[in-house]
Amino acid sequence: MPARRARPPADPAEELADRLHSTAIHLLRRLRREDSAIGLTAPRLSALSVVVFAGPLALGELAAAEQVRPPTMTRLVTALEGLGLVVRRSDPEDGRQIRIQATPSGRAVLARGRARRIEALAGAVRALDARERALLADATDLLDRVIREMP
Amino acid sequence: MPARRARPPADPAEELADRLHSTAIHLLRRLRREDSAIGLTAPRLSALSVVVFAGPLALGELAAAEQVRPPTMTRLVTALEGLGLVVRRSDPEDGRQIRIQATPSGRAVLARGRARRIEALAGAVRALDARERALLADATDLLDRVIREMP
DNA sequence: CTAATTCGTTAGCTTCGCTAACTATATTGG
DNA sequence: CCAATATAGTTAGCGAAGCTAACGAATTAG
Repeated sequence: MPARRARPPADPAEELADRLHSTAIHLLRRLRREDSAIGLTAPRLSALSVVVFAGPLALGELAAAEQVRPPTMTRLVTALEGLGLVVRRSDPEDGRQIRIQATPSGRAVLARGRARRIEALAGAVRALDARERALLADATDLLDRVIREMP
Repeated sequence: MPARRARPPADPAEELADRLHSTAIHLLRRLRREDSAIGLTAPRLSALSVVVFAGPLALGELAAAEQVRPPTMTRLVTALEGLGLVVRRSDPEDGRQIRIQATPSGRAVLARGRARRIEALAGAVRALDARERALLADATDLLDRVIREMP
């Protein structure tokens, strides 16, 4: 939602929460427009990134890391597998679990330009000065912590 | 995705962009879980907020403000209208346009506790100290500007 | 050895986002 | 003044993400 705000809410915490919410929505909507370039949606890209950097892991672990329910992650992994970016392997120690692992192609997609979707934002970020980038980095750290500690 | 990052990407701008992206995804996913409490999804709440604070406006204007295509906004407005939070009125000056206006109920929903969805985040934000809140506020301002100026 | 738990999947639902195509109203040009 | 064009909103139809509920397979407990 736009910055115009006739009369701000009484509670500054609610005001800030509202703006964080809006900004997150608008950022993702803007980035969604880049999707067609690489063919990876936001949730898929995010999940692939975890698999690439956090090594092989079970579907449940991946779902927990991404804060999503298992059926949702099943569908994401199936899609990534269909794109050849990830493989399912059975866990030799526990027949119920699967090990999800990135393929060379999956690593390449992430490495090569960090995916178009992010490129658009990275370009905009590059135009900022060092102080502004530091501000965003600190805020992201803080917000990540806040999110994880939410009840 | 989690904070663990085996080897950070070469470009700091890409690294930051990637983290902003992830954080936005995780914030919205976490807030989505509060939806059932009030029955307002993120896009609906965001649109309602604009209508309440930016007065009556045309569908196209609302779509532009929310950075969404007109058909998407048509569906959002129809949903909000069905919930009695908003009304469509015909524009007396231009028969093609409609004026979208919040109902007292719509204002009340937004006013009363700022909607549950936001409440969860507001509670977490309330636990921060003033310096941390200022950091988030500044970062949000900056990021909003960055998003709007993206090509 | 049965019973209970855990893991992943399937099925089915809602919502959001888009493009393409349509209707209705306004505007403009010959 | 009327035909042609442009603009505003809607409808139809698609793909994707999220959820819960229910289920099969494998493991652990009693």
